[in-house]
Amino acid sequence: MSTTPAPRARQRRKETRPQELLDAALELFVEKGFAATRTEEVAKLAGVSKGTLYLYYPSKEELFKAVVRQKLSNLIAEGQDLVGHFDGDTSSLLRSLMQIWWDRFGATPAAGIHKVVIAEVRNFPELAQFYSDEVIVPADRLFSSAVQRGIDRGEFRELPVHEVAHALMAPMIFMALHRHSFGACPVHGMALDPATLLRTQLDLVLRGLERPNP
Amino acid sequence: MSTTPAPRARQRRKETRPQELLDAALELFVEKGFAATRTEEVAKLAGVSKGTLYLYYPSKEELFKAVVRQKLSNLIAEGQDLVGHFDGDTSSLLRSLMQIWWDRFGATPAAGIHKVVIAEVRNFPELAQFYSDEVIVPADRLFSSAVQRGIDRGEFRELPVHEVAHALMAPMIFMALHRHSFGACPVHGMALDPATLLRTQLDLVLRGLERPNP
DNA sequence: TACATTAATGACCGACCGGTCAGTAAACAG
DNA sequence: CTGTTTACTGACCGGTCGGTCATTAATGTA
Repeated sequence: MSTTPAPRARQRRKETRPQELLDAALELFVEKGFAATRTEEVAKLAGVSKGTLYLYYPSKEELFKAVVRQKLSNLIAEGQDLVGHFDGDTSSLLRSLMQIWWDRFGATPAAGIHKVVIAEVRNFPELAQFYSDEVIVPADRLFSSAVQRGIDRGEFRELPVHEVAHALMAPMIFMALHRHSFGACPVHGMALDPATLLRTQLDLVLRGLERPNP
Repeated sequence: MSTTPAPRARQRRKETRPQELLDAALELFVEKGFAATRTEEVAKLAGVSKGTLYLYYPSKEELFKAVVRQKLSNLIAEGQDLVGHFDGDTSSLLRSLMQIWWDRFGATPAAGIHKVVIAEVRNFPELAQFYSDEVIVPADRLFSSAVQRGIDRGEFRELPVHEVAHALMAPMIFMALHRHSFGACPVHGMALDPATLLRTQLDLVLRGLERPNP
């Protein structure tokens, strides 16, 4: 599976441990969820013992937060940059944004984090505020600002901005959620094709956004 | 909270137990998830002891399946009826379908079940096939058949049917998921208004579906 | 009232897991 | 080579939970 050069003996590698633990944690959290992931399993996947994990992260919950910060928060900031500097019509901006978002987030394990949070935030209330501040609010701001740009420039009809942003994103996120749940099970249900959905979704919504008469 | 007439002593009520257990189970599964819900808590909420629960349902997993069957499967059959007998243009059909779906499913605890399944199906593989057969496939068939009707009657453009159905439903389901996760936490994030989202969503997608020239 | 049937109970069992800490050994200094 | 530091280990603790079963009591029958 992994490309470990198979060093057998006990090793001291203080610098690389945190990243290895983060990668292992992401994989297992996405697969099993937060509560169902055992810390010992994360440690094992990272090639250390359970005690070592607690040397680098004070608790399971802080480990999870560290995963969110590293894998999600950075990404959103990049997107906000794109919106700020883009020049061209807003339909193109939204097409770029959606495509980038899918490639860098939807199609990666990072999207699985959202599944975990939705599922378990009620059992771990401290995570709610953290994730809202760190991910949900910034992401909503990102897509809403792009839609607002289209309205301000007279390209789009005047519609409720947040709701349009939601209508744009939700089908893609929802598909990502399913890929991380049913998608990983041997169930013969119709799996949607991401490329087709993205195209259809942009086709539908962008046409719906256009002003009536040119 | 509940309207229990407070009968104190131990009671024998064989007929009413199953429904009371199902209602209690729904509430707790949606709040806490499948794995995190303790069977003793379900029993307590239903006003019986843990042993009694196991008298009526052989395992936690079977209890969950019973909840799904009672709260979801029936609903979908009704919707399929509506599509079969509707007469009028397909835009109106989709508006009715979406409104009914929201009132009877999205706005009720039943929608929370989907959150639970998405989150935990990988840990309980047996549930995957069950839920796919019982809910996902029938629901997809329901909405896809409505979209197909619009295309067949020349009201809609020819677009990939499943993807359009997905684009229609996903924003509503996704909002429902959030209402059952963050919506229950005291987080000051922007909560979308269901009525506004439903209107915007129909406005956007139905316009996107229209044929180009009238 | 005496007895049989069965709905309901809750103490108990075995397995599991987050977090701890006394001990081990790898690196390094002198 | 000796002593010191510290990254690392894993047995252990306290607490949790799904499921069981011997016991209890409500109801039916005569």
